[in-house]
Amino acid sequence: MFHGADKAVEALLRGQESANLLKTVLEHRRTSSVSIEPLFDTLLDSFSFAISLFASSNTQPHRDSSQCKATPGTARKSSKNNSNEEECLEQYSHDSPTPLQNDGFSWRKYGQKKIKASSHQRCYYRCAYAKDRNCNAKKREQQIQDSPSVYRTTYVGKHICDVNVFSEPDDDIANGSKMIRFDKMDQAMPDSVMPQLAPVEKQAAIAIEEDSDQIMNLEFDINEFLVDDDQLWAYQFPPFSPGFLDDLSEFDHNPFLV
DNA sequence: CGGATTTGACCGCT
DNA sequence: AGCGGTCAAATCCG
Repeated sequence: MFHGADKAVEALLRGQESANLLKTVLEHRRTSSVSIEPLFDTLLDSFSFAISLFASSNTQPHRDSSQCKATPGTARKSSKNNSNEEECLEQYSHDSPTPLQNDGFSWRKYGQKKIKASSHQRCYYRCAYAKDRNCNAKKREQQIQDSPSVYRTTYVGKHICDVNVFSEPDDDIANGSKMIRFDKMDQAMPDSVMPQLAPVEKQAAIAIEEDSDQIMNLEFDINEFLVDDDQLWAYQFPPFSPGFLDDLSEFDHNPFLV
């Protein structure tokens, strides 16, 4: 298994969970006001994230053949030609029907350009911690096809900030606990996929329904904001949008109360 | 007001 | 010369 395989599996499970929910929602569509879009989003994001993890493993299915040549287009790279290591930047691409919103990293856009071969613009992103942590990971995102839309995300370089981003010694963490920086997470994860940030009152309302394990998994205490690095990713694919479970109560058979 | 995004200019490569 | 990638000033936004 490659690094992150467990996360990929869990993302796929999350996608499966969303698919099942989607089925339930569609079956009750006449009587339900539940929005299916968040479920689609979660489903797509889960699969996209899992695929991206697989793609970044050693057996990268979409890995560009150009991965070990000098990276094209690195204009001001005179200082980058010093090592073969940097010429052999990790590079792989991933196609998805929607822009990959939650790939587990925080990105900062630094450019956008019209590409001759395409009618769509290409967006350039670098790791949000590029300066702070000397991370050289970048990605390019471009719509390569219309109807159905296909977005190609090309990752270049490796994150050196992914695992240690919250546990660097210079972080304001001196007591052994690890803190999620929600200011950064918010920008990487839209509200639509961050139901765990719903008000505590709402979470309590969810938990009060039942004491089943699944429900309890949706409940969180403020202390759960202090998580291990490996737990952090789990916050990227929350099951549902805020209020979704409330709406589900319309169903005679709530899939979460089995 | 500080951080993020936009966008035109610039640069190196082919 | 044309292209793609990056820079950086301007602008936006919370």
